[in-house]
Amino acid sequence: MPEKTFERTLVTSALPYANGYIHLGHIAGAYLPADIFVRYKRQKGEKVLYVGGSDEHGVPVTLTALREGITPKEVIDRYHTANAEAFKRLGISYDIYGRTSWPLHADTTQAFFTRLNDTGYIHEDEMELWYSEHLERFLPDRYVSGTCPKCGYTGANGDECESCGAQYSPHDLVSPRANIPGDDSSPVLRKSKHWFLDLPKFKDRLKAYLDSHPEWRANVRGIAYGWVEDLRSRCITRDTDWGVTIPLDDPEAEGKRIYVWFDAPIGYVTNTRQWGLDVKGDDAAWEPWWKDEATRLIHFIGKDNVPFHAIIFPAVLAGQDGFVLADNVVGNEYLNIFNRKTGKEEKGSKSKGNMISVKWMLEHFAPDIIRYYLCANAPESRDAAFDWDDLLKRYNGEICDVVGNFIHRSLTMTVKNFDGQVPEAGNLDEEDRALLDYLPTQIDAIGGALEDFRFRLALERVIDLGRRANVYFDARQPWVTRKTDLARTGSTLYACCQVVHALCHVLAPFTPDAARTLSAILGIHLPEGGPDGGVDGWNAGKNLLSPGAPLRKPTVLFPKLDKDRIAELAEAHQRGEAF
RNA sequence: GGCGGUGUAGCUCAGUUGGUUAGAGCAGUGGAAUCAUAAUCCACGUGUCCGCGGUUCGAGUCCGUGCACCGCUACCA
Repeated sequence: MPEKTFERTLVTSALPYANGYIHLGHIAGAYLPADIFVRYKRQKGEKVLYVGGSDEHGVPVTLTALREGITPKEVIDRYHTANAEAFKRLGISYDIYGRTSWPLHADTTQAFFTRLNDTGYIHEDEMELWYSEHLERFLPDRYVSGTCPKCGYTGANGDECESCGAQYSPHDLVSPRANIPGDDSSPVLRKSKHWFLDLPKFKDRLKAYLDSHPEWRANVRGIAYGWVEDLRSRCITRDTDWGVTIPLDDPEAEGKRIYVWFDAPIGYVTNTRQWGLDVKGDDAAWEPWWKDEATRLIHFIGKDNVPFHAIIFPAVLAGQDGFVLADNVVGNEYLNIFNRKTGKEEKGSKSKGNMISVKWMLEHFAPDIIRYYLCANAPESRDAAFDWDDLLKRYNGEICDVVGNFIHRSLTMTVKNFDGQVPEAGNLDEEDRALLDYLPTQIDAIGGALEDFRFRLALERVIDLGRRANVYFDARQPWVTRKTDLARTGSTLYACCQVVHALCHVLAPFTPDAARTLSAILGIHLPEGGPDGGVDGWNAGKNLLSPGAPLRKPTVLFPKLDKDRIAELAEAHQRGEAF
């Protein structure tokens, strides 16, 4: 199969649900990897657009509003604003961060729905659902609890028992109770008409689609293949008043809305449309990003999201007119939390109080620190755990001591001994050349890992570059030759400056603040890139600084973390103050 | 129960299409160095590659099977 060539890359990160604050698990899974990838692509000068936004519909938002005595709109405004701010401060560099509550989104969603309906991919059916006569509203299964018909567990959900794992029809649940704010009445089953997406009709196309992507991660492929073998029609409407209205003339459609999971991924399209209007002033600017075969669409998600991005949304897109399907769905595992008291990893949960919000983290750490640790410890192929000691050890021991210190010792010595300029290369011997030859090789190795979505490995290779450079520095002993052979010292530091220059480029996707500071010290320009592309500022890292180029006095790029301070924060975290 | 992922050194991980004595970092021990953010460098590894069985001249890698952990199981978003 010939390698497909693409002209532009459209990257999405899962839309976080605007019913809570984003936490570190979200970042490590769906946002930071996407941002690193996007920054890398931009730096290469490729055309890349990064789209995200808040997912703002669905019943849980209405229940939060009910609980707090405010409107759903107030709920989503609060979380949308806070999350957009957290992303921005962390340097998650969206080209647009949209909202599914935008009127434009109703238009996109309805167009998708109508097209599927007109082409026979949507059918009606009647369902029996729990209904609270007390609140005069339908209740999703998760908001009805009762006694499990199999094991007698009293905290069972409407259709599933958490205790024994049994699944059953709502009819079988014993003593059902509503489980939402202000209502613990006994719900009754009531019939309601709904609309279903006919997934089985897409089976062959989905199968062929999955077959054409053997390069996807094992976890994503495994989950997707599990689904495609057993596709069922899926209900895409709900009994609620909070969501996109159903574009049908049926009176039964009133009081119902399109299911949040149907409209959320469509938000990627809406937000691309809005980006075109805002940035290009062109209501057709979005189309190439979704309809040109030469567009490479990539979704970054957590593993819980795989069925929606590898099966359901591709089906929805396949049912449209000429939309591209994702070329890759990058699904991460989960970031757990290491509990220092018990010595065990546990799932982050609000009730345990062990979550760490991005907002709290940013109050205590520079974005580069958070980005470094979450990438170095990303849950790419298995669950990982956030651990304070590990954060301290890895950030201090790797990026500070190995990379940061190499940069600092090189630049300090150069500035002091060579009048603030890159020294003359002089007579380079085999050892110098070996180091200089290694640079483009390693830059390619880092870029290759990024192209393969292996962000941990890519970052490790950055650190390896620092390690290799420290070995060189120690072997050449410029602090000794300085007193005996200034030309030799110049050659050594010339080579070291080239390493620093390469590091500046390869650090940029991971730790953009440090890279920016370093580029100013080196007097170089790291191109921003963007949707229109630009010059290749990634491979420019392979170029060499010219002798005589001025250098500014270096500053510490990665200040070390204080052990006692980390211990204090870990304590605060343990007390549940980190969310 | 069904399905999927993961399992390599004390810890975190890398191991391309099967190919010599299975690697790196961290931690530990000893040493060197003093340019640098007390940062660096060198030396030191008897690992049931989770177990069992199979294919093969050859298996960490492929196949089967069992175990452990994690997740999903369609109305959680």
